[in-house]
Amino acid sequence: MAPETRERVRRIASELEFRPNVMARALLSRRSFTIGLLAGDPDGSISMPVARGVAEATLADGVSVFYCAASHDPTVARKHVEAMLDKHVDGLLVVGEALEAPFPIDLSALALPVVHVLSAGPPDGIVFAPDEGEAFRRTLQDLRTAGRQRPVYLAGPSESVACRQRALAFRAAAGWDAPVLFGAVSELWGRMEVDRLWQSVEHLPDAVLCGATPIAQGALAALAEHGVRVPADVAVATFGDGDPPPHVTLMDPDLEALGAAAARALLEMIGETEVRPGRYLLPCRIVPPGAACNTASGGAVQDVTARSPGDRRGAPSVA
Amino acid sequence: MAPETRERVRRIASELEFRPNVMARALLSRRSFTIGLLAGDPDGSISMPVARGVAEATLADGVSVFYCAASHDPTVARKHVEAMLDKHVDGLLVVGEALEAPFPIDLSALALPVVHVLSAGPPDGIVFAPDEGEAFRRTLQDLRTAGRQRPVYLAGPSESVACRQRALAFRAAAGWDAPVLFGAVSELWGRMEVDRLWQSVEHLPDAVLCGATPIAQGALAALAEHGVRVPADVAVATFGDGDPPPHVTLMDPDLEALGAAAARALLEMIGETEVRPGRYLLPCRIVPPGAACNTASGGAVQDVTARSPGDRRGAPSVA
DNA sequence: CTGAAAGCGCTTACAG
DNA sequence: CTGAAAGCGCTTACAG
Repeated sequence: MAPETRERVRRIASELEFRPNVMARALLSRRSFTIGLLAGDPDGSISMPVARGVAEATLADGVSVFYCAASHDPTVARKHVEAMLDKHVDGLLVVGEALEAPFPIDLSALALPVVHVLSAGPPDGIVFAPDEGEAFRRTLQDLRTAGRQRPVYLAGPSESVACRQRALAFRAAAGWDAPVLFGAVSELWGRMEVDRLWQSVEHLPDAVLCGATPIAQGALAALAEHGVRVPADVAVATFGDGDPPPHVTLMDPDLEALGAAAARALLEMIGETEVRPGRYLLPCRIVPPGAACNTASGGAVQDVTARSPGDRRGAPSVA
Repeated sequence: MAPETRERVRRIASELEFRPNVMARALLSRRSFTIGLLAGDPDGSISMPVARGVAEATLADGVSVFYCAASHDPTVARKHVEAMLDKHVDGLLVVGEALEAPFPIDLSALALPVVHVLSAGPPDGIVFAPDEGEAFRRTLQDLRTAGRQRPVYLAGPSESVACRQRALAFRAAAGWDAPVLFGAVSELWGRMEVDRLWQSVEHLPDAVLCGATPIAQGALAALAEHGVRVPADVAVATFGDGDPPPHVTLMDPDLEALGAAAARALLEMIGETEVRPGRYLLPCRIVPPGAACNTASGGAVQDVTARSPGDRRGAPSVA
């Protein structure tokens, strides 16, 4: 075909806003160019950022995602899975709340590619999760370099598997006798607990690590009330996404990057590429206080690209 | 066909887990049995519950939803709209943050059914939103019946269109001189503000209304510190979903029911049924303190069924 | 290299 | 009432 003819066809096609019919193509290729995201977190605080990363990674390939909020309800989850199978999704992304928490329904019998995110998954499953242990180790190392020797960890509710896991990760990094306090995810609890610490303890902590941002906000308020300067006298660090409070180190599980990496693994599986089963633990972003963080997770997403399961060089640690 | 043959076919079909191929059907019917949900709230705190209601309403019809998080970014939103058009969605649900806030991109030129939720939409658009004014009127009426005459409203951040709108709705219901305080959505702000009120004001309020649950939690803490009993001395009410704090009246915009109603309207439009343009304001759920609220929004969804735009009897108020 | 035919899995309208 | 044919919009393999 003559190049100018080709160009003319292209031009007229775009003038008419011609869109090749995906259903027709799907019928032939036996692919729907669609994946399902089954969210097991009731509020979407995890699956929402994950879904953003997933969309970012799949949009260019023309793959769209069905987001299904299943919460903890197995019946709802099953209905959604049925609907997705009816729609012939090419693969499934299962998003939970904690690496150790199994998903409410068993998905191992499904005859399609499945990738788990922050969810236990079957023994031979493919699981993506943030490496919280590494985040604590790195943060505590930085703190030690800055002369901080006595960290305390405000974990949040002990009822939450995710919080307990995170507390374990802290202990593994800080030592098994490191103080961990359980309570709630709330500003008031963080404030109350730090207030109590500064009233009663003789050896005051020189670093306060928190399981979630509201706790850190409360801690900051209490420290201010006690005339403690942050970070000059006491360092504060917290797990969380979004903007950290001022003067606080953020350990960001970088859920968007996690979602993007998991989606890429799923696309590879859909494309018949073998993906080795295992737990892919991706590094968290550590944002020191005052660091310009308006680049969002852009940089980190790049990092993960270089570490996608398909690329064995510099792959993330597989537990 | 003999009934027993019919039965045998059915049985074998289900034994083989036969699923009629949606793409083939879509190719013929020129429908994809898919709708798009374009979410303009950055954190999903609105679009997430809305999406649950949407899924609930569409699942039975075999319609699935593409959830697209566009945040406030017009570029991302446009990309998602492109992807949805490529996927030939049958209709679009646009979810914003406030009735008066226009969506970042113009969608009025789209040649497919569009329904707006908590988003301004074009003049001849179809818009669904919770009736916050009515919720305030009803709550304040209940409070007056209980002898409360001096409400104060802790609005949250004045930068948020949604918070300003809500504050206007409060003033419209409580009187234009009713006290409104702006600050943040946080426990600490609620606590601080109530603390300040109880230290300085001579005519103390006898009812504290809040724009969001964390504010109410802070208010409760401050009232407790001042030895004020709730609700015996002072009534507390707040906007929010999920479980309200104890002794607090909840004004729940019932976003699931809103999503379900909007989805039904969209399905009607897709099914060629005329839906009258306008603003459909759905009543909020008012949950008095101590009311068993583990029925979630089940009841309210029923209510809305009876008020869907297709059913003109008892239709919601159209502004 | 170009162009017509066959077929993906359904549904719908039309003969028998 | 039953059964075969045509066609939805593409792609892919195959003649010309």
